Amino acid sequence: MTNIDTPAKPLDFIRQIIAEDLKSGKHSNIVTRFPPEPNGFLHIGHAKSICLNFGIAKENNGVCHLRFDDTNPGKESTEYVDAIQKDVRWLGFDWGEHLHFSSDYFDQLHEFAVQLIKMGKAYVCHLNADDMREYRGTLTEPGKDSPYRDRSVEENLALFAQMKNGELAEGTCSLRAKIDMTSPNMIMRDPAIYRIMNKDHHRTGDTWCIYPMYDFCHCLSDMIEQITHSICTLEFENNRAVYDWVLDTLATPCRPRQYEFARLNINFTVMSKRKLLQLVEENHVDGWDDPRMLTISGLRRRGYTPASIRNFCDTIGVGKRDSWIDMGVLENSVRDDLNVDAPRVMGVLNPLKIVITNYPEEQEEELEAQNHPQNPDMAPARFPSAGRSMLNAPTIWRMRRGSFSGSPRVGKYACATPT
RNA sequence: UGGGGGAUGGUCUAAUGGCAAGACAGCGGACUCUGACUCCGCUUAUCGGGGUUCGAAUCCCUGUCCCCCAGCCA
Repeated sequence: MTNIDTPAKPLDFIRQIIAEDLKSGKHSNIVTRFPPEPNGFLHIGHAKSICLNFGIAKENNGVCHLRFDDTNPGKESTEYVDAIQKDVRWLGFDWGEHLHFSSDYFDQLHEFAVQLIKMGKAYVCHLNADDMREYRGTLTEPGKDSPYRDRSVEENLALFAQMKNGELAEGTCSLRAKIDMTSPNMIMRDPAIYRIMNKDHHRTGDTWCIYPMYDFCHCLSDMIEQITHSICTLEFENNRAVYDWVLDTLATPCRPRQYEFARLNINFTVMSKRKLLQLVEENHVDGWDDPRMLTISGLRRRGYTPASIRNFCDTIGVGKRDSWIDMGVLENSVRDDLNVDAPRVMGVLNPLKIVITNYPEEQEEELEAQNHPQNPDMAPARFPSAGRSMLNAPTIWRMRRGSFSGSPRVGKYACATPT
């Protein structure tokens, strides 16, 4: 039931698009996905994406898939797969039956690649990495067609089969989409869609020695899973052209759309997986869950609650402009959440022994104080008091300097009886 | 420089041609046996220049600045 006095929170631009798609009948059910590559632990930036994707699904009675984008066996491992699942669950989200892996689709992806070759829309290119870069041109100069661009369908089919069968060495060639080497969008200059990698995959073992590239794999995985709204970060805006090209060229029955939002940045901290990995590998930190890092596991170890992280993601919003959030906003979200029901504890950080001379020498009593100003139901705090006690040193110092406002009150000082 | 995006207080986000709003930070005050919390009050913004309009953050033109793309990474 909606309270008429409290207008609903305005929808961000992605939720607006989804609301319109629902209203127009373009979609009747919403399917999103969170697609991490299992090459590291999740961090607070991923939490933003998780809250967005799972949140949207939940709000619209849809589903959100957890899909591991595992197309680069050189960097991925099951350790990360497990850690990521644990963190998403801990954050409070559930993918139900929809735990997927891009590697589940390797057969279908291979079929689509063959189909592209048969359509004359993909070719095996023997340019090495350096030459390919040379041929690609620059931001201001168009690229040149690869000398292998016009190979026959039969030749391409045979060559691609050789790639698949492990008859060609890593790096000797790649399968490329035949798009447009003069496109002003660099990504459209015949992007590689399959490369040879003689590496065991954490799930498929040594079944494959060719692996699909992101631009080819992601859109088709979305299509296979019937994703309606494929939400990613801004740096993939240029890639959307390839995303659309692949699905349009293959004329797939399902047509997901990609939307991009600004990734989360937090001042004075590192967020990139590459840098976090470096901190871990070079032992600058205690591991992925070092509380000094903004990984989900680090935040958990530091005492953050799932609700505080969800509230934080809700607070910062979703937009398209590059933004840098103050660390204080994150910290505020835990304090806010913890303040509600966290029991209070008294401690003396810099104890200074004192003797209260007009207090009976042997007397000792237990004082009681309200534990929570806004929650009187919470059990009261009890602490001992005696003639010989501990005072918090900075308190004394401040008292001497007279920086306390008003006159000192008995209860103002943190006291503790030495044992 | 070609292309793709973006510009609202110190920071983030609203306002979708009709009173520039909220959160965080900051400042002042109240309350306090947590310098916390809570409460009250305050400061601070539409990138610049033109135009359309009764009316522009919003629409048009123009300029400036910022981000992304030249991996067989994602």
